[in-house]
Amino acid sequence: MSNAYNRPDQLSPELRRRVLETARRLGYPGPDPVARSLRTRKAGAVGLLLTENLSYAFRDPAAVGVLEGLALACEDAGVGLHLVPASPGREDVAAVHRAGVDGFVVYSVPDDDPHLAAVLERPVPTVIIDQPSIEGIDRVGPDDAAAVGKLAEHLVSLGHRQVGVICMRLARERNDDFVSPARQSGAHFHVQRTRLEALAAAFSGAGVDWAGVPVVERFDHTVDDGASAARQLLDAYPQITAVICTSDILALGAMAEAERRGLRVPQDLTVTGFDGIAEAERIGLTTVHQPVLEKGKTAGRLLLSSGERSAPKTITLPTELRLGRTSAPPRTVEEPWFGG
Amino acid sequence: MSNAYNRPDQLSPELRRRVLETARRLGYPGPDPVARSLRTRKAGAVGLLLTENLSYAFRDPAAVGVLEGLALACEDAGVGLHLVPASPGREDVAAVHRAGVDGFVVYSVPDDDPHLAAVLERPVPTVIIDQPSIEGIDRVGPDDAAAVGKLAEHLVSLGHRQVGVICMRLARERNDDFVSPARQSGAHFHVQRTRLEALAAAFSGAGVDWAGVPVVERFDHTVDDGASAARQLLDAYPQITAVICTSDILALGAMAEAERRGLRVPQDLTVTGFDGIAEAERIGLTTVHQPVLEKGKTAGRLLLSSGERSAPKTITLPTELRLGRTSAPPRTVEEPWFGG
DNA sequence: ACGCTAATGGAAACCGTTGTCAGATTCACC
DNA sequence: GGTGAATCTGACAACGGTTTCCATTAGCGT
Repeated sequence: MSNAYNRPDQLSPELRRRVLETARRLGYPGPDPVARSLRTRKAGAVGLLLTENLSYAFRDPAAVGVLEGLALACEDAGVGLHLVPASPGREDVAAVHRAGVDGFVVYSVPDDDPHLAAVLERPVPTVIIDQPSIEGIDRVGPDDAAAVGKLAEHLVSLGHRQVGVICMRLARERNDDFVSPARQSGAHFHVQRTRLEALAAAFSGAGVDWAGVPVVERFDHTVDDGASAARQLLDAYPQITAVICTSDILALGAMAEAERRGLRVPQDLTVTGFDGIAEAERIGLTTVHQPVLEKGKTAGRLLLSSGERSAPKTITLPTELRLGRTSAPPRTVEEPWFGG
Repeated sequence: MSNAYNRPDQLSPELRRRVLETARRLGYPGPDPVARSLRTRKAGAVGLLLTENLSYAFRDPAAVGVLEGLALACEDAGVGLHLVPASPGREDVAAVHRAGVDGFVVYSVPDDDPHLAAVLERPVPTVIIDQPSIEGIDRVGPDDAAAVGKLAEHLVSLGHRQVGVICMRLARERNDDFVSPARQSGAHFHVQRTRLEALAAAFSGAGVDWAGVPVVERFDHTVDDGASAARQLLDAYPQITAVICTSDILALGAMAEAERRGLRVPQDLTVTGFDGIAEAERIGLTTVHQPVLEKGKTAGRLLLSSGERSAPKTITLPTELRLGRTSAPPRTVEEPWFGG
């Protein structure tokens, strides 16, 4: 029977025809995929563990790009992509245990998330994206720090000394407000922490006191949140000449807020983003572009080719500073160290 | 053993602790999800059959919205979402058979796609989105036709008689060119066909000869393709006063092409879209908004609640005409019936 | 007609879990 | 000490395929 479906060459066409015909007559719907998986020890799917906040992921074009790349890699290999339902509030790790998959990709998850721990307990290969490396686990990530450095250098060379930062959430607990230094250095979202650290290093290197640079955090990742963050930032620090956002979405919001205030970008205010999403490119945002599609694809391929390898791999993808029409010298040149 | 993991209340905490501790010591990774699925006859996942062209889906914010809604519904129910790898060229229906899922959602698939047929053969509940209804199958869809009618009416009342249309692909075979009437009426993508038919009906009703209205098709669904379609359209029919696009993405491209030509929107050219994606709203595009998130959510809930019902359901979601800053009366009023 | 080989069909083991059920053990209480 | 309830243990039969292995048969040469 099994042969009739899976190995047409192993039996006579006549018998095969008869078997299939009888099967149809009896209303047999074809081999059960679950039973097949059990026997063959192949689920034919890879699991994707996303942020515990799903909408967060789907609203961010950068995340969607990763998803697309991963889906493409899976499609190439003919395996399914299983989105694990990681519920926000409850620590519903059961979903991770219940997922019938041959491996996991973990993306955009805080490093203290119990779901991540549950994934690592499963006896299947795992690839993590944009996370701090974990002993023995494959990893794909951009060289964020390098690009951030170039961005900061760009702003410094333009003459900006009074800057403000808008970033995405740094931990699982909501904090729609200014960020303390402690929270910055203890951030559980690796990407955000890396970017902030790189900014701090670059500006400190240029003689700017990083402790004096205001950083505003937003839990949700929407254009509106970017706008409200910019409002909060500019209300408290009107002397700021450049708003650095850790994502393009937030930067779009900052642009909107600038317009609302009658500030011209870039003449009155410089705004920069991160990620290099299509819409940003369309409006000429100065940003750091990273190959999100490649990131997903690479992770997928890495996962699907594991088993052939033994030593865990780390792949670093290139990022690129893209100068747009939203960055220019500050509106007035102030004394470098004492402005305010 | 099973009890220790699944029914903590059936045995003493002490025993449970001991069992789990022993399990860990022996390196037991927890119950195998596949075997569990086989036994319980619940896969804990729903399958999603998307277009055979994955990038197509991920690049379209409207599709992503549906995906998000569906994912949210799944998350609520604690089940996974399994993206079925429907390979473009090859008729790799096997992936549908291999998917261990409790049901399927079918979205944006041409009505003659073999994957769709394969899904219908599987003995699990199915919900289809934006497709012509199929006997005995649940369905979720917008009342596209009504909204399209209102959009056409809006353009007619503004005075537009010389219009052109840019639409997404109508069949699985590529045709990046003008569309013949036969191809229009025989379109395999239900949504596109419905929209074209509704436009035809509305404009015919206003005395415009639909056979004389140029329709340009694009296989890929990108802003650039929208631009190239607009170029092709306006090169051949410079007298056109309004470009009607069957998606916002295409409309964004048409806007870009208009700008490239030095045409002011809406003074020189009216451009309209479809779907109501966020970016369209941001730039004030006149479009038809449909609740994409709700569409996905509804489909998910419908699927997950099936089994409780017997009669198949059809749910129609409301759409809404949103007037933006991209539609205005034509640049010159020409004689209604003989222009050109 | 006989023996050997190759092809083919069918039976049985196995994948790892859950659910059931009978029997053993413990414990409290009369 | 006996009884009953509560708890624990162990065995075993599905679930529905795949795979291995063996027996049968067909084909062929001598």
